[in-house]
Amino acid sequence: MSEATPGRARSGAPTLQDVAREAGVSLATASRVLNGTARRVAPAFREKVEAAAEQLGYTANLSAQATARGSSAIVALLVADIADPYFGRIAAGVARGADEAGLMLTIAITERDPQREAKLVRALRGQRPRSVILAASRTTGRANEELVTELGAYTSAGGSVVTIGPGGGTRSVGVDNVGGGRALGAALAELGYRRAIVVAAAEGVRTSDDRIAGFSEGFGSGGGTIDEVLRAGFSRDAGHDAVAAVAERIEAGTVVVGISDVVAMGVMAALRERGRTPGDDVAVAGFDDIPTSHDTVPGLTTVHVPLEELGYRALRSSLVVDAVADAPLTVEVVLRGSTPRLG
Amino acid sequence: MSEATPGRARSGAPTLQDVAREAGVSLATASRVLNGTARRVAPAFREKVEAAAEQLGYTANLSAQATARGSSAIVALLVADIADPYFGRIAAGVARGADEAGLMLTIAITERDPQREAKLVRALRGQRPRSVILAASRTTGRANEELVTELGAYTSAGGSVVTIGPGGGTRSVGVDNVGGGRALGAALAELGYRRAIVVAAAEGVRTSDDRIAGFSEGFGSGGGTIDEVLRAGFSRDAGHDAVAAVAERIEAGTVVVGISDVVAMGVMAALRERGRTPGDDVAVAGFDDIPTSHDTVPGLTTVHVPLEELGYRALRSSLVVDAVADAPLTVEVVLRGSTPRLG
DNA sequence: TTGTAGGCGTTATCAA
DNA sequence: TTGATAACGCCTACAA
Repeated sequence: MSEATPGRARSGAPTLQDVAREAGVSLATASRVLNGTARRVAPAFREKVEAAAEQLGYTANLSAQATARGSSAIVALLVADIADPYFGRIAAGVARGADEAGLMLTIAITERDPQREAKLVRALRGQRPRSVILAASRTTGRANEELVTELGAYTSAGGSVVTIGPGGGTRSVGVDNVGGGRALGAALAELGYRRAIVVAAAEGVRTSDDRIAGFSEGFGSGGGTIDEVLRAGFSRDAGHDAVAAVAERIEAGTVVVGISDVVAMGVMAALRERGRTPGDDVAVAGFDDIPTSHDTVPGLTTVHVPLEELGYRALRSSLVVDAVADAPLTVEVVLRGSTPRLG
Repeated sequence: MSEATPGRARSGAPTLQDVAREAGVSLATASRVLNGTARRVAPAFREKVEAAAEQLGYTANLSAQATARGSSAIVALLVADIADPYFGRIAAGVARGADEAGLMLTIAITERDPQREAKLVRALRGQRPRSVILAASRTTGRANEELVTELGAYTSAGGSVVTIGPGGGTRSVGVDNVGGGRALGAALAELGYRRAIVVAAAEGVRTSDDRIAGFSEGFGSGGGTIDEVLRAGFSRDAGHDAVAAVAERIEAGTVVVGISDVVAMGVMAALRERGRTPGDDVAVAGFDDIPTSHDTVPGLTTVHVPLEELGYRALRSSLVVDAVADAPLTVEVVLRGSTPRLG
């Protein structure tokens, strides 16, 4: 009556012990055939162990494995908003890379809150992930010292950090935002545009700043000038609200440039609500080339950014020891109906 | 010379031992103040421990914690494609719920491959997550027995599974696809439409089947008939390609219903390429109400599905023991420009 | 080739 | 209230 429960009514998943017992071998042998690197197990034993594992539905306890090995098979990804197609596609690339490398992916959402960002990195650290990938747009300046501290603690404990976009101090993979902005500016100037309104994120957000800087340069040397830089954010609603206020006084022949396609979508919606017709009496351009930009009517002129590839590269880069600084991914302008040739 | 390395040049993150030593207390005490539930530690000791932890940048090793406690603070999410806004929004809801509950979220991508699905559940099991949430559209029938086996092994080991959508055997949260389809059908019939072409997924995919069944019922009792059901899939390209082949012979006054908004976007693109104008000489409707449907021109008539809420509820439901079967979330028809009143 | 045993970082039981 | 100490599930010298 006081015997241990036989079989595995014991609750919880079967352990390596269970498998070993079932197969009639030692723990070590079972470990070797199931999870070990050593090939040195007699076929007969090997088979018995495999059969037992199969029959019990055994799966190695990764937590136990991690504590024993001293390293986990996890990578962590931090994104601002997983519902945003921008981050969704990056995440897809990261996930693909993780899968290829046989790693689990844990994900955390910052909701664009720098406070949360630091907190989440700390929480993530608890998993002792092989690497963490930061895809939440960080600010320069500011008191993101907490973040830096957490990151420092993590890296000095052997962790590897890769930032997507301009990485303040960490390894990073990024796209050539300045170059993309410049190319977009040049292309629009070439189409005949001379005046632009930019709907951007707050000053200090590198991605935004770089795109503006590039655009300003390219547009300027083509003879155009930026009338105004509206400070909004990266969301559809931010773009919408920023433009709603000024829609009426936008002159024909002006191009409104969203800092991202998502923003540009909001811009177009706001313009339409005010009776303007994008691609007709006002031009609109974006940045990123999310799928929607292709399907919308008129098509949105934008700068194609290989987001999935970006995520994939970040993951790969995070797994290698020597920081071979990849060249930033090149981007290219995609002209569509939202910016018809002028005149 | 043979002493243990002093301080913490030891590599790796600081351990609870390090903290305890630094604070001059026992391991047990340090554990109690940092991770334990027990309030019973003298303030003086408590402070010393907290200071030491802070100074060392200590974070509990979740793996070790999990093996010791016998349970992890992880939930796993399985989605078909994280770049798809449909799954992205669900994931956002799940992530929010996980965050609220203080759980880490690990995510895996099935790429719509049933084979992978089973394999991934098995891999996920290794984490011994508190619960796993399935958002990859499962097929009925078919040899998804492997999946069922894995799921069985997981649940019988104490795990909890929640399926989003029709859950074959598992607990599930879902939307009323039949009701939504019915309402959409009725609304279109009321607008004067009498003929419809449905672009759906393969037969056997419950979400698709339910939506079609509901639509057929609602549209039929309004006097309409379904001319044809095209078998495509859930992607934009599937919708595009399916319709591209038949675009020319679609008569005016016909409404093309995509099984999801993403599909409907592809449908509209294909129609345009063939010289048709959605919302003018052909009507289009979708299902889900993703943000794009609102911003596109003409707006896409669709059935609003609260995806984020769905993910959130799935997470919550997965954490509670007694299966209080929530009523399926109600959905509602949103009429937009893509289906103008006929005649 | 196989098994024994000690260790990984925590938790939790039980004395003190 | 505090501190040894035995688990937890697994890996890996080391010995057999």
